[in-house]
Amino acid sequence: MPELPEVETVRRGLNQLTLNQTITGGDVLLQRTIAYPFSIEEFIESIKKSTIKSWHRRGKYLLAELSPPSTWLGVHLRMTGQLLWLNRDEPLHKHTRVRLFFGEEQELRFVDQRTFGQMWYVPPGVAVESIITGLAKLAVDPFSPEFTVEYLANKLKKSRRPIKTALLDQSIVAGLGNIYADEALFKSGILPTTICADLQSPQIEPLRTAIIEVLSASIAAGGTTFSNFLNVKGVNGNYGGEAWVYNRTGKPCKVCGNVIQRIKLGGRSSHFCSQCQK
DNA sequence: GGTACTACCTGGAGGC
DNA sequence: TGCCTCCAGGTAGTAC
Repeated sequence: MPELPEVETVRRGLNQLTLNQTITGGDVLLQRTIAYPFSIEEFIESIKKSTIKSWHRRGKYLLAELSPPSTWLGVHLRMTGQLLWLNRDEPLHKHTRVRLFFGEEQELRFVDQRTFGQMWYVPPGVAVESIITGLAKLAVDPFSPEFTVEYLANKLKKSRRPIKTALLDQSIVAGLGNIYADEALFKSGILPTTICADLQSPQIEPLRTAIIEVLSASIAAGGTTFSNFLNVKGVNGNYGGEAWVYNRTGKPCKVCGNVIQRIKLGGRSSHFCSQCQK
């Protein structure tokens, strides 16, 4: 599942491969992948002749800054989306949803098994947040200076939700998903069921540090291999072997040997060690 | 406003 | 072997 490290890995790859490349055409194989504009013909016509100036990331959203100025291409990979930089003669995968052509030889291909991924074209003179509405609700990025202990404490102090549920809320921490929320809670020794308002002040700083550390480690390794994540060159990440608790139900804790447990919180699986996390 | 729940969707795993 | 059911999960929408 692409979370912040995977999206960041994709962004870096795209910045290496696609800058100053001009979109010469495209093909939309699944209409609902295009969230805006509502007509796929308008999407293709709008984006044609655009040049990619740079790729940015906000939470799990990828934003391509285009030329003509003030136009943007937004991409969210959701659960199974992949952006692949390929030769145009590469055989089409059955889950190919959108193709953006760059001349006669190259294309940026959006492959998405579960079809949750989306793309937006933001026309000139329109606020990006008004088209990609999810951006308006995004919290600060974990790597930004604003992600302080005080910020996190303020966000959590009044909530009666379990901390795991809160960490998945993109209006509290942008970019965190199920995998890294479990890992960060393990590293900070906090049970996922702990009610946010019941967290003690000394627990907030280790939690903030753990969030940054697990995300940084995964980015450094090129993203996780827990799922079918591939970078833009189609290469799998390297982080999978280092998971402390995620997807290790029934296996011994790497620290104390206690059995890793799995429960459901907010409809999502949570993995934890009841010995190491209190 | 805060929280919980559901739908969206496909393919793999497991049970029979 | 084939069919069926369950599960995975990010986000938006809805209900309370």
